[in-house]
Amino acid sequence: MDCKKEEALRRGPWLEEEDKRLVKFVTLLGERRWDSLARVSGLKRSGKSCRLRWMNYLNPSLKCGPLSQEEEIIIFQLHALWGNKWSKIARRLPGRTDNQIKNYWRTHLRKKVEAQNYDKIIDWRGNKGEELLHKYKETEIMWTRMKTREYGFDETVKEYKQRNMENDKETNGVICETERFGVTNSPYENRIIDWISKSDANLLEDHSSSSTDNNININVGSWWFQEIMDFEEFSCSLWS
DNA sequence: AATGGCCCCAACCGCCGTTTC
DNA sequence: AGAAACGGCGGTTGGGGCCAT
Repeated sequence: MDCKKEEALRRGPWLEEEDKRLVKFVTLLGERRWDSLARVSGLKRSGKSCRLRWMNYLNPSLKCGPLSQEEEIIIFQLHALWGNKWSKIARRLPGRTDNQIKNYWRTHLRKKVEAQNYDKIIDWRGNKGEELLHKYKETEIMWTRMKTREYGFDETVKEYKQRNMENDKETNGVICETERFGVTNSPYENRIIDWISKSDANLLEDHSSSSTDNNININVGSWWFQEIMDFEEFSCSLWS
């Protein structure tokens, strides 16, 4: 009996056809009742497997591309604060998954942490830090809205484009289509990338003169980071 | 060209808290 | 109220790709 059951369920890498089918049924039925969805869809996968595939790969609100230095710093800080609370950290990085952050930590950041202590300092005080905090908050609000049921994804992207056209000609058009879904880079990513490129190019280096190319120094007690912490209550509904 | 080691990340596993019936 | 189903989370694994030898 169990053997039959196991035989019936596929494992391992997902095929393109399976992905398409999963997307179709999630669109139809929503992101819930994964076991039922798996059964109804005819996918020979467990509900858990379907959920994982959607959450970590197919969900159109996920960001593609490598983590930015800014995101890396946030991961550093939050990990110092919360430890291996990957999903909690992921909620602070819209468009990134817990799995993604966990993998990134294990393969990139852990070594850096092992190589040095957290008490080395990037000093974010001054206008640059303030600007960063502002951008962080702004984009987070945006993503909170994107995840809110009352806004359709497409509609919100339009809104985002319009915002950019009005507010910042240079950030307009940073929309990048993915192959499958016609999705954008997240506003968060685009804005941070844009901001970094437009800001003093050496901001990070300036404030971490003691760091090497391979090591980023972090001040866990940065004032702006504390503000982000205070801001948590307000933005905790990011994914809800 | 072959191969061994390493890195990266998608996918799985097992546990536990929450929801549903 | 309690059992079963479901969903979320953190840890682990396996395989593909890259690179040095």
